[in-house]
Amino acid sequence: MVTPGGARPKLSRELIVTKARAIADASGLDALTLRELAHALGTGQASLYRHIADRRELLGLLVDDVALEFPTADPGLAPRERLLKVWLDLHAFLSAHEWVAKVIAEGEYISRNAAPFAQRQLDSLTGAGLGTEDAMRAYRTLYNLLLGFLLNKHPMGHHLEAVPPSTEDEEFRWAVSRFLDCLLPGEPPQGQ
Amino acid sequence: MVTPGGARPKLSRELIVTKARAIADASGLDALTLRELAHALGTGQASLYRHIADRRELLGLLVDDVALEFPTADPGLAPRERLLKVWLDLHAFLSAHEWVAKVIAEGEYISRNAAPFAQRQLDSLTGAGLGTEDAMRAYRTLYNLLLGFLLNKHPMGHHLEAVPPSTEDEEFRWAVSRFLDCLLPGEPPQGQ
DNA sequence: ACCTGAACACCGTTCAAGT
DNA sequence: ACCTGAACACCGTTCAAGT
Repeated sequence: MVTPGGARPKLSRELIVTKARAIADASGLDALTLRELAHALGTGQASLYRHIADRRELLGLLVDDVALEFPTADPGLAPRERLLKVWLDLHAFLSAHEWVAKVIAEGEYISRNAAPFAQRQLDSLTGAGLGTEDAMRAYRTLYNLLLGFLLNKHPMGHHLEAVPPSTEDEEFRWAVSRFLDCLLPGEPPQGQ
Repeated sequence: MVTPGGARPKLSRELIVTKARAIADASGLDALTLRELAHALGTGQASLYRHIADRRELLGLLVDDVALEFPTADPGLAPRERLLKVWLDLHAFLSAHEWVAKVIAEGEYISRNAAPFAQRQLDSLTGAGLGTEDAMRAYRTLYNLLLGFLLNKHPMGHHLEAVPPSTEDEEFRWAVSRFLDCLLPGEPPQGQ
């Protein structure tokens, strides 16, 4: 419950992260300045530094917060469909928060909260018949493929495109499908 | 020939781009400020604006300049090997200029000079048996895959890696190889 | 002891004054 | 007419002064 006119809730890391996410989602990464953030929280810029080390750390906290909402796979699906769905879900989710990919690209963050997601995908991949090393490589490939699609809004040479306009979403689905087709042993695609 | 003590060569777009690339290559994108650039050119900041519209345009010019050096394929190779080699070459080239991927990721640039490269890759892909639409999708996939590998230095969940340390180079080779294997019709990999 | 307004050292960009 | 030092409006970060 927000106290309307009286005392503000005490400033905290959580409060900062929540407000910062709201600003980034609404207005983009560039609009997320420490001045704007402090103002939106009704405090001074210097006060933020009692809870975060610097902007870099704040961005890391934001990514970590978003990572909590990464999709989980439907265990009822077959391996290939389960993998496909989860990566399409993640693509859709991160497309709705485009600042996340930018933060990952510009910094060197290690998101603790993304580890369970990674582990689940590795399990899916080994469960589909891959060795541990191939599973790791496949995971990194899928992740880097996703990052590339999220960041590259104007693929170079785009002005060559005479082809029917397919959405980024369709293109990502095509790419992941093709990759899974060749990656997973046995189990041919059999039209769908 | 640089005139040592006397008159400087007249400022030009070319001179600005050359010096800017040198700074970015040597010290990274953050070090490429208009102040530093002007200083390195022995002129004032305001003078730069007589040749470029703003920093954004400068970065676009830089990418365009780099694109002139994108690799060309060896026509003597078979389609699959030709494609593999050219994308590994491009990966190696852009790894040596890491600021390029960052510029592409943060801006929305359309590099005119990258168009011939794109066209050659499309030709290789159709030459390998793909339809025009699939060739376009394959090109975008390869390009986005490359961008993801260049930008993502710490793939999320990296602290899971118990697997033998493979270099980014090897991982990219693995990813492209696998993708080409499933993409190109006929012509099985047949061990190598 | 805890908080924070005001300052500091940057940045990209503009403008008015110099030649 | 062309060039550019100095200023402007920002930014992240720090510090000294307030409670």
